Amino acid sequence: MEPAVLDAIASPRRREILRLVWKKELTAGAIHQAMPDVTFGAVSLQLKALLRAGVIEARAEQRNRYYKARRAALGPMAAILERMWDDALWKLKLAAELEETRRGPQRKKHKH
Amino acid sequence: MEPAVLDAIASPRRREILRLVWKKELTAGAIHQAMPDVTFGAVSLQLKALLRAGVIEARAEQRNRYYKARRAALGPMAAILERMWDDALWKLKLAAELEETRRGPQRKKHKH
DNA sequence: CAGATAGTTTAGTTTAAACTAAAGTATCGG
DNA sequence: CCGATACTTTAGTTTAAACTAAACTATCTG
Repeated sequence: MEPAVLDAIASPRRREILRLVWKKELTAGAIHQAMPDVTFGAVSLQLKALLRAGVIEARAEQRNRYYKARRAALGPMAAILERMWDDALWKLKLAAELEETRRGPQRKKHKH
Repeated sequence: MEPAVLDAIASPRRREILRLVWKKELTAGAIHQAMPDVTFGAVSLQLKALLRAGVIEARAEQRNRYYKARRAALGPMAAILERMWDDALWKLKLAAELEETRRGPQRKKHKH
């Protein structure tokens, strides 16, 4: 496992993308449709970041670009992520986390 | 493993602190001495973040505060971190990463 | 109790990550 | 070759993380 993997999975957004392409490959457009709160450009940049880290790979076919996880590159981290996603408790927490991000991440911490 | 663990280990600085208190407990001061490029306050804030995430614990003794890793809270992540730190290649990469942070993290990415 | 030591907290600043809008590239269908 | 589709890239903005300086709390020492 490369050091860059930890950086790649540090962001909830990138973890969500990774989850989407975990077992089936998806086009950039399909990934974007699954996260309608951000622009296509933003998704594309995160895909680029994931590619740089080596945790996903891309395949061009006609006008589309298909992305899928490179589970081998994640090494033992793959099992941790899978357990996270399968765990019901995790599912709830992830949902809350994403909901919060959508509505206003600025109220997340800090009371000052 | 709690979701907060991934956030906690996302930062190289926090990973370094975690490594320092991995097998022996250290005072806040000793941890700060090991990272002379930042202020004591900055270290204290990161310790607080690690505490909130539950990955370290603190013990007060006289004027000192002793910190140590809560390896159990890290679950399978503990093994990954240990392998990282034992791996010679990782050691080199970590050194480069820290060196870069010390000298000027602003030149890390982006070419524009 | 005064001063020193050990650490935390606060308020404000700097840096970096994530994002948007818009321009750019490539491929296809007519 | 034109317009549509699918996506990437760029330039600039917003948001959040990390940091600093300084004030603060607590404990010990004479």
